Amino acid sequence: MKRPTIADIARRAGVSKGAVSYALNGQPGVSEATRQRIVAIAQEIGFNPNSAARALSGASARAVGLTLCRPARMLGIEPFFMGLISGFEAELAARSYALTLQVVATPELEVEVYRRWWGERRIDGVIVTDLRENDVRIPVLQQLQLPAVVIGGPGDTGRIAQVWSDDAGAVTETVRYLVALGHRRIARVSGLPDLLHTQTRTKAFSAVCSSLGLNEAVTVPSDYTGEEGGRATRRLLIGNDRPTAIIYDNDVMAVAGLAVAQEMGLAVPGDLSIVAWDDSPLCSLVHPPLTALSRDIAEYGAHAARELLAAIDGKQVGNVEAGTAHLTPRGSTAPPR
Amino acid sequence: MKRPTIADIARRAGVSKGAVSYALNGQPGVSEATRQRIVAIAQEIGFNPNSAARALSGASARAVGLTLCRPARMLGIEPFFMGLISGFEAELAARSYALTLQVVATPELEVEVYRRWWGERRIDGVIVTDLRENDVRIPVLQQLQLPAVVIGGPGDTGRIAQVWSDDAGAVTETVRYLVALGHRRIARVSGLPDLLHTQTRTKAFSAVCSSLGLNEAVTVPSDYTGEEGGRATRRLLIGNDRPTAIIYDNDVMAVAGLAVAQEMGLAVPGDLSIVAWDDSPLCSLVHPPLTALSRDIAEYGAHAARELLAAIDGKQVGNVEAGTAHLTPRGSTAPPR
DNA sequence: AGAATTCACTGAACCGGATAAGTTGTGGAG
DNA sequence: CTCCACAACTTATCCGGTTCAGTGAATTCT
Repeated sequence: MKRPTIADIARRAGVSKGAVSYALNGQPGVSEATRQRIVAIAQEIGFNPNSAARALSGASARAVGLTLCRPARMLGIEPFFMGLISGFEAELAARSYALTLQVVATPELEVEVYRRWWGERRIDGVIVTDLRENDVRIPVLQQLQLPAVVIGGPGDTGRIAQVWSDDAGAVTETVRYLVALGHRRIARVSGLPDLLHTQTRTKAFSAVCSSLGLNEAVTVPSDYTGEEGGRATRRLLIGNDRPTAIIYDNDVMAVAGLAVAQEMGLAVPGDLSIVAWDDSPLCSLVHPPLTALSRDIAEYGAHAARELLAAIDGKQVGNVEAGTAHLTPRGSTAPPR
Repeated sequence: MKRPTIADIARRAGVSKGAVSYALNGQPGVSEATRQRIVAIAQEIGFNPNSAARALSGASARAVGLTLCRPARMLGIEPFFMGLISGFEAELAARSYALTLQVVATPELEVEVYRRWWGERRIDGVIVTDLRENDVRIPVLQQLQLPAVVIGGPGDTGRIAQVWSDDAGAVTETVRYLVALGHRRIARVSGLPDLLHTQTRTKAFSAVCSSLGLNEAVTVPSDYTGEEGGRATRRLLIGNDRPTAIIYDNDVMAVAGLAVAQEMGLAVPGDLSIVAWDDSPLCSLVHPPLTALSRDIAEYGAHAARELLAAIDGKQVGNVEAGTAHLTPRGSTAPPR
């Protein structure tokens, strides 16, 4: 089946290719009557502009890129990324931008993908997740002048737009809540320690704990997987001075931690309170349901997409806080016995 | 920053654009010495062919499309799709194809996306998931002659390639296993009843149950979410003749079912055995760990991607069975008390 | 009324590759 | 020694849009 082109429309309307292009793009240069006739013909024959031709002459590919840099087995379990993608899509589809996805193994490979996409003119901008300290991707994006928006800061990204949630505030709120319940030994099982938002949380956790006079506040680094989260929990719980409350950096680790506690004969929340970061349906399914730091991840993603589209349009964008988590108390937190 | 083009390479190498094109694409028409010189220059200046220009002259966009048609809140929790995507990526990246993703609300919108993509020449083929009975997408894909591979059959897809797993066999194996343990009242909480693979499982479930003389085998339709799965479980367990074993069509519903059973004071597996379809880390995290139908979802996706790439290359492809689930017994199944 | 401006459109160049058709130069067969 | 075949290129055209520089006619201004 042959795809209709503007030449076909031009022939049927009895005008030139140029006139069709002006008409379909809302440019001046054609009368309203002609425009409507052309648009009607385009509708009728089901015309869609060839994106390659468009990208070749104009500048825009009408597509944005997203690279995900986590091993496959970690991606699968984390509801976070799917939520983020849903949010992107809502915004991108509305402006008929496509989303191009690539799963890679290392940040260095991510850089290579950016370079290739840029060279191929395949995308108009990228969404950068999992910002790290001295992230290798930032200078490359600046050098290529590739529009971008960074999720997972705040960090030092120069002129590149950022969307971030106030993780420090959320940690502080959570610790205060646990202390108010009477907890004095609070631990935290963190996500990948390279990630900037992990470091932000860790610093905020240390700060609030020492300001409240809790000396035994430890953060155990982990990697978001259930296995590691369980192991970290076991390590925390075998000591004599075991914590009475643990904050986990995601829900999967929190669920694993709950399982470990129960396996060790500890009552939740009687012997151990548990708080999960990010509130997927998972948290409500287990017994007891987990107190969680909820945030609207899809809206977070949508926000990032909006910022990226603005950056692509050449608007100056800055540093936006969006989707800050708030505490949703459920059955997994209580005063310690 | 200006993107290098073959014209730049041609100038530096002192040859014509055509020669560069032949050299970089491994076509005959240039000497080996010249080819190496050209390739070296391309390397040096970091050349990537403009995908738009390539798509415009040749036929290939070097991209495939995937539409996901589930509400955002269902996408997030299901590890299945992320696993599938990881599998695609592994195969696509190796042949430097991009994956374009679109989340839509209904199959009708999916069709529109296909039409648009085709018209825009944005993609070379699509991966179709969640095959339905009399699926509206199939005739459109045939009409557009858009290379495609269908996941979730087997069904009637004409000349379009299919990759499917032997769900009927897996159901049969599971029921036989439960009967061997001594169960006589087995129920099933299914996924979306419109989907063809759900119907396949339901038919196979009825067939094996009646062949084994189990008359009370019911399937309760659900929608893959924890909430619905929990509700369906509650409905099954409040009767007098409550089942002693339930098979769930995904792991999220199985975990929710487990929670409901425990909330109702039933011991798992003593009073109720539970089997989950698809074995994400989730299944091992809960207490007791869930007996599951494991399959390598990423490999399933990789297989589909390979078939699609073959179809794009014009090879005749058919009907392939891949990634059949096998039973992984864990702590959630035992003889009934 | 005549000049200036605006409008509605046409024609052609251009984006960056792929590729068919034409042009050399070289070596071997007759 | 001539002719032919073939390798090794060059030239030109095409893909399907966008956009700029015209062009003729209608309208406005003085």
